[in-house]
Amino acid sequence: MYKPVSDSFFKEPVLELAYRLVGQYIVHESEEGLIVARIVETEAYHGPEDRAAHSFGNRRTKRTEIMFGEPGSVYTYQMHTHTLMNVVAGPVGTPHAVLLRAAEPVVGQELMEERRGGHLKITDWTNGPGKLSKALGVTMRYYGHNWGEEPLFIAEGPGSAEIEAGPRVGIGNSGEAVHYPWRFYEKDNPFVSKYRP
DNA sequence: CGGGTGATAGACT
DNA sequence: GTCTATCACCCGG
Repeated sequence: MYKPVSDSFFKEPVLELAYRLVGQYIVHESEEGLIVARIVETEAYHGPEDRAAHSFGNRRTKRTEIMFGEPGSVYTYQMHTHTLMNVVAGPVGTPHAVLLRAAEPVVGQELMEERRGGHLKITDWTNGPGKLSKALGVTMRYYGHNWGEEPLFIAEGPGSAEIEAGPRVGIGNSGEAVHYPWRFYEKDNPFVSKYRP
């Protein structure tokens, strides 16, 4: 069955962690049933020097607090109707995080379709951060949870044949960081949210 | 009770 | 494929 990765998995530099997360499984043992999805797209957020991060300049509020905490913590935030999932990276005291942007359904597809309201193409279930959270049934109640513990955890997956890096999407055009290749995604995977050359 | 937080769905070309 | 109107929750005071 699916087993959580060890704590040491999260104790990598944020870019390394973002890269290694691609191809791993997100497992959610929800009340309605088991959900497993293979991550195909992530983005690294490099706390203090990254204008796109909520924690830019070490801005520390109750909301961003968790990013200063233990690697492997779950940072969720609410974006209007959508919840976005992040994995906190270390070390403690540095607000780095990895945003999970897209994944490929593996187990629990009927449940995902139901949660997404049906009538959508399968590639539209999880090919974006908000869609992914909704399909998996992840909400703010997982804020501060640990990605190494049930019922929501990262499990070792089959990996990816080929991972590419590119500039991130959906961030304001401010600062050098915009151009950094801090988005990691599986080459030619239809569940990647979009392809930007 | 006001401010902060970008992605989604669907229409259009 | 591209464009854009619309969307609600959490937090701090």
